[in-house]
Amino acid sequence: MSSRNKSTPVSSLNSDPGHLTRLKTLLAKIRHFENLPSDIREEIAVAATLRHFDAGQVIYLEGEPADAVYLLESGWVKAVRMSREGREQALLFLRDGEVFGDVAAFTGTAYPGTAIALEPVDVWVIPAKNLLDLTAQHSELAMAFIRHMGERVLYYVGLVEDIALRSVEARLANTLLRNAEQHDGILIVPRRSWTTFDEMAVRLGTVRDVLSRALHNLEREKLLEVGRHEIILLDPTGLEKRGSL
Amino acid sequence: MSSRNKSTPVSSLNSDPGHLTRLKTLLAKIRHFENLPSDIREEIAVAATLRHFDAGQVIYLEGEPADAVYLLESGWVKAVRMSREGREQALLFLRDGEVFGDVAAFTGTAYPGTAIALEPVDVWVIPAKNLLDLTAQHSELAMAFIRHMGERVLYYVGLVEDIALRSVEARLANTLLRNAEQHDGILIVPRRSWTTFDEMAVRLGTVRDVLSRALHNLEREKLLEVGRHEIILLDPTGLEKRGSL
DNA sequence: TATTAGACACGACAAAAGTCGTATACAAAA
DNA sequence: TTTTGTATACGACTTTTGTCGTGTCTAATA
Repeated sequence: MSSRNKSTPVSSLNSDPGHLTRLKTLLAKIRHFENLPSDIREEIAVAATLRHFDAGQVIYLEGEPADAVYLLESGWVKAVRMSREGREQALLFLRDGEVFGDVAAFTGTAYPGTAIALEPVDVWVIPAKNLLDLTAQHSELAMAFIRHMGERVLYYVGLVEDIALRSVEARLANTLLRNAEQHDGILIVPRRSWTTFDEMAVRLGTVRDVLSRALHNLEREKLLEVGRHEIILLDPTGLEKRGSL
Repeated sequence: MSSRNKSTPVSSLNSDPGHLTRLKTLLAKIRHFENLPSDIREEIAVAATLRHFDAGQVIYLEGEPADAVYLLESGWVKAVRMSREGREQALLFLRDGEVFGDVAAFTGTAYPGTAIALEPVDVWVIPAKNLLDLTAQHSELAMAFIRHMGERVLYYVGLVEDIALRSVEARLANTLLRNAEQHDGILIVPRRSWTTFDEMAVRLGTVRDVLSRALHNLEREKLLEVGRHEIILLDPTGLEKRGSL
């Protein structure tokens, strides 16, 4: 599935006025970067290039030198780590308005995981060199990245706790609750085309069979209902209880 | 064991000249902070207070608002996360020259884990407010923290991979190799007074019994030898093989 | 020297997670 | 409509991890 064909450079004409305003608009929607002064946003914008990736394409590979930082404009991306035996562990699921690739760029190392587009995706690519310079110059930008990376650390601490201390069932219950949306008063987790059991298993750090069992256990106990296009959370309170086991 | 008695404020006379040079010397030894200009180091130093903790004392608790950042001058500290059932997962083991508590201070949240002194410890305490101000003012300091937090993220990614994808035996082999020291041409992992099987188990995210089994398996296969005061790695190459299983 | 608390060994067992083979259902493509 | 590939179901089984009870050793202390 995951191929590494060349992505389509949609817009590399950095001076194009539409390009600039489009990226500045995106920056205004990104957590920690919303309040950057206009001139800094502009400097970022001129360094950035828009690229498109299709579903399944690799944006960057684990181990590659991190020479770019990515701003996700639309679509979902996952970052995964693979073991030698081929098992996958999801590190992050990213949606529009999220930044990735920054950590390795700032530490000057290789990307710690592989980034794969889960669906057609538009990303802005900023060369690491440019971003490092800008960050060293503008303390607002530096503080934004400090906060951003701080949140990443907190997220990973949570992930460690989840994997180390909780059962698959508990992790599943938590993940479902976190991704639920209100629809007509009931909680629903929408299933996108790429939300297969395999992907969900990777997300929880397990394999399909185990995930399937856990899901059907919860279904048997009337805590939820698995549909083809969504998972209906029948008993959020009950699920929350399971989440801490 | 872990009590929360008041720590001894050893030196709070910030203008004491010995105080200043002592902390500036420490800063010069801390990764990412070695090359800070003298005036910045001085500004940090005047805000800092030296404190002492005895073995087992809690430096801060998970969930407490993060209003200070710590620089570890001597001794070992661990940061752990506890589940409701009382199981512990180690997040970090920290030694002299390491910084901790910074992430939560910068994100303005609560500490994600509990910090406990494993032996008598001297730490410099910097109020979060002061450090935040200094970081916003001095881009060198900001970049230092960006790099520091970046390394933390990379560390946690590794920890996630370890816990999710590797067996206890593999994690054990890796941890031993990472903590080994050369003595007379042989690799030895020294056992400090607090390096009990229980602590080692927490470090690997498991329980004593399981750790004990793994250790004796490796011993039976002549890969290592468990002594009272050290673990001798007889076959580093063999251990490395185990480390990826 | 006698006592005691903590660290560790060991075997039996239980539970969770992972593996495998095979069967079925469905959707997209031919 | 038929074909084909992918997603999922399901039961049997293995391995790994976690739990429990009991017993031994040792170092510190009385």
